[in-house]
Amino acid sequence: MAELPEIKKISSQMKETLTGKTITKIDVIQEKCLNIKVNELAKRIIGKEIIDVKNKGKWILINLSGQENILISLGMGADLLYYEKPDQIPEKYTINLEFDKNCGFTLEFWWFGKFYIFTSKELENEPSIKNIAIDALDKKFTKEYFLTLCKGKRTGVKTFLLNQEIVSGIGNMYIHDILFKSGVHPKKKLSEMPEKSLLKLYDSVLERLNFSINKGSFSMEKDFFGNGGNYSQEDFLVGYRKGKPCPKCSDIIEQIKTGSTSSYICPMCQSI
Amino acid sequence: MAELPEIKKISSQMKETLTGKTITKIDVIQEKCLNIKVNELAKRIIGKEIIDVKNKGKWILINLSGQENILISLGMGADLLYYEKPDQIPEKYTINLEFDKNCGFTLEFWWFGKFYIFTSKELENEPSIKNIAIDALDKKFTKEYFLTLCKGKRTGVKTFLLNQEIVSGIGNMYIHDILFKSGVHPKKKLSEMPEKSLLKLYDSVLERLNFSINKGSFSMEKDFFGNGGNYSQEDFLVGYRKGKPCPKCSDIIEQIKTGSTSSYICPMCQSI
DNA sequence: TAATCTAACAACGA
DNA sequence: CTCGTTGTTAGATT
Repeated sequence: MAELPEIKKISSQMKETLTGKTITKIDVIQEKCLNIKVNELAKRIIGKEIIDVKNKGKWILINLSGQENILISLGMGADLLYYEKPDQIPEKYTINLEFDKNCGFTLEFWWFGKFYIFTSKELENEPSIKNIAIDALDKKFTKEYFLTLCKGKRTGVKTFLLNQEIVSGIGNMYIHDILFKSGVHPKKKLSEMPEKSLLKLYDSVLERLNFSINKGSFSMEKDFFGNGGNYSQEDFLVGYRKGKPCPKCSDIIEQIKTGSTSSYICPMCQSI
Repeated sequence: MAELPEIKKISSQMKETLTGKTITKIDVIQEKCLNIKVNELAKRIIGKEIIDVKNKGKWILINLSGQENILISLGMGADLLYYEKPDQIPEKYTINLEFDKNCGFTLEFWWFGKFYIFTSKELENEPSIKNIAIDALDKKFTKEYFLTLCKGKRTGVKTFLLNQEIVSGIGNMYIHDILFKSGVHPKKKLSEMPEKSLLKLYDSVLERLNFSINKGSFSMEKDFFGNGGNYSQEDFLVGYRKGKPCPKCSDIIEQIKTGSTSSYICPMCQSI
């Protein structure tokens, strides 16, 4: 599933490509992903202009003229693809949104994708996103802010970083290397980490996410133009590398259970 | 979508919650999922009491008083949700069935769901379910029985396990890991598998399904009370993990076409 | 990327 | 070689 590097990439491509365009048509093959009836949806968005596209954690938020907003969740994987001309429209799609000048995008959900509409006022209280924290690449996610988030918390560091209401956008793919890079065990309690260690953790979050972004994000995820990134399997440091040597100390990387998720760690570099 | 772990969970929740309740009203938005006209359906079920709820393969079978039966197929994904009070009724639904005391359930289909009614006599010869085999978690699904099922079959192992007339309840979600765990390629012919390999396959079927059941079934699938289970996306071994390493040998997991469906395999562990 | 049915065709075995 | 059985594939379904 897409984490911050993938979501930031696709939402910024959408912003660049779609801003200023006017919605002329919507075609919905499967209504279950909507929050309202398709004809009401059409009435509310046709003729509206794209003002802005951004991400809210792992959600994509499209702001339209007339105080309307589209909220998209890619669920367990989805293709969100731009087309320049009608003859590029894929054969299969769940939703097709057309703009003036015949371009548009299709959205093909396979599992649990969502395409919601809310007025700007409704959006303020929408449960899906109202408690999502700022994301790890937000300017406001500073060292100082991070330290205040940590203050008084006794939970394990992995649970903490994956909690979307504390900081959003990190998932169980990039977390392994973030923890490895800062030399901390996933089950280490925040309360037992000295400030120096927390600051190193903060740096690792930004470093690992930006490393992927600079590589164009994960290779298996398609962007708005159908391309994968250049962050490949070999770019993981310890993530998914059970049995291989640690890149720092050459000890053997282990896969351990951490609650309901798995974690990949170097047992030498990440003692608890 | 719902396979045995999800179906067993929701049908047992329905049995526990609904037994003894009397149907007072039915509201059908999409008539295509019915086998008879909605007004005839209403005539036949209103006033009837829920006697029992169980699964028949992936189907849910509700036995009513007066020798009537409701047969539900969740198709390719559906929400089947209980509500305690009318103000909890979701905005969008395909069917709403109300009981005395104002509770009820709604059903919303994604693709190809069915809501059929049959008398107990009709049910005996109903093509939809009359040839469905016992399910993979049935006590009678023993090692010995499995070997007799395999005998003389020439088809590919994936086709075989997904054939609901041979053994029911397995679908295209858990199959990936069942085949991986037993080290067999989805296109491997049954006739080319030694008995030892078939026994390993049998064990993998039970192990993977019970693993999910013990975790409360798949997290993205809602149960009768709207809750997901704890079997998350990372609990898949190779399923849906294209591009990630095999948990056994670290080779890269591939997505391949197998007939009209996709399969996720480790090319090293699952040679043909 | 999730399910099932059917029709037409292909392959196999006696 | 022919026939009946079994297996495969593509298309449709809402």
